[in-house]
Parts: sequence; structure tokens; C-alpha cells
Amino acid sequence: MGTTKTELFTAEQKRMAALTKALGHPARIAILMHLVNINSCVCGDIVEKIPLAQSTISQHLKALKQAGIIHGDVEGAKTCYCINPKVWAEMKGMLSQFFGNFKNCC
Amino acid sequence: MGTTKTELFTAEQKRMAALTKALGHPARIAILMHLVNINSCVCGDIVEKIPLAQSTISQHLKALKQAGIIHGDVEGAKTCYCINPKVWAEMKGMLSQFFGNFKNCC
DNA sequence: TTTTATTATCGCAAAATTACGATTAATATT
DNA sequence: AATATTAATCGTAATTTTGCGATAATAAAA
Repeated sequence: MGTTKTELFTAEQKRMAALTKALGHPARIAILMHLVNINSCVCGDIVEKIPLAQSTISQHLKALKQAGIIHGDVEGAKTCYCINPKVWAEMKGMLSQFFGNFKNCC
Repeated sequence: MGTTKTELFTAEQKRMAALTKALGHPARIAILMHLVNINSCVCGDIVEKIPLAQSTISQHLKALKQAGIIHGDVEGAKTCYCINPKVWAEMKGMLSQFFGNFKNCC
């Protein structure tokens, strides 16, 4: 076991789960906060900002990339990581709808 | 390894990661969607709505409870699961701020 | 009081996640 | 051409997650 039974759920449910799962680690939140705060792409100084090994950060960046939340553009020897505005807007809309739908019931 | 180095991150980062991680599975999204859609507490028919074993659903409910997103009130033989309005509002605010802070930069 | 219904927990197995050091690949610099 | 610099990938180990059946625990119903 250990595998999610993905065929049992809707595309929307799977998409939302994949996106929130990608957010679900402090290091990945920290990376995204950094990108949002500096309000530009980050070319090569993420390892200095987050106290984890270079390989570990690379894995977290990969996870964010696979979810589509960021993209990395090779710029010579460095890679520039940017928030993907399209997916960012998708998440923003998806989550605001999701959280807005709840009317305090009981 | 396999353990997150939680001491390296801020309380905000850890809280946000814990909440989004709890959302990060299709079954848990489905459970929350169901609770939002019927707009009331659910007493005992979650197993019928989601095609997973009773014990598996119980575990997903536990995960949502531990994050504080829902609470379960024992109502006789059944347990009524409700969205926790306080934490719901917390997430809504946290995420809307997070996603609102990004200005399309590049 | 015995039986039934409902939910939680235990124990297990398979898979995924997290983290790191070491290595590789690709580009810049000297 | 040789040497840095930067980022990705590989290999490994510990831990966590996911899912299920079996078993408890609790309360309702007969």
C-alpha cells in the first residue's frame, strides 16, 4: 500500500490536493515566501536563505516545479526560479472559492 | 532522515505547512468539500460518500482533526464531524494574504 | 442482557517523503 | 585547456504516509 487511490476522486479534488500537498512543507513555504517578498525571480541565492543542504533544497524546488507553482529558467550557470503566475492565480481562485463556500453552520 | 527540521522555520511557516499538508490528499479534500456542500455537520455517512475502507477514512478524519480543521462531537453512537470555523477563518485569511501578496513580477 | 451499529485503534505491508553527502553536468572564469 | 561555480541527480537511511483487515470501544436497539 502507501499509494493514493487516485482513480476514485475528481480531477478537481486531485488537482487541489496536489497543489496543497506541494505547499505542505515549511521549506517550500519559506521558498515561496522568499519569492513573493522579493517580488522577482531568484537566481541562485536560495541555498543561502534556507538552512538546508543544497541537494535538499533542489528537491524541494523540484516538488514546486512539478506542481507547476514555480518554474526554473536556466540563465547561464545559474537557474532563475520564478512563481508561475498562471498556477498562482489558479490556486488563489481555487482556494478562495473553497474557503469562501463555507457558511458558518453550527 | 525523513524528519523535517522544524526548528529551522518560523511558527507561521510551520503552521501554514501543517494546514496545507492536511489538505494535501484527495480524500481529505473530498471530505471537506462534502462538509462545505451540505453546509452542516456530518453524522455518520462519510463512509458511504467516499470509496475507501472505514478505517482509512477514520485516519483521514484524524489527520484533519489534528490540524484543527474539523472537530468531531460524539453524538450517541455516531460522531458528528464539523468544520472548525475558527481554523477555517485562519486558513482563509492566511492563504488569501499569502496569495494576494504576489505581484506579477516577470 | 444480548445483539447490532458506528467509530477508533492496532498491526501490518507497500510506498512516498525528507535529508544528506557524493557525484555528475553545464556554464563561467582564469 | 584547466579550474572554479552552480544546480541536478544518484544512492542511501530514517521516517512518515497510505490503505486495509481485524479488533476494540461505545452506545443504541431488540
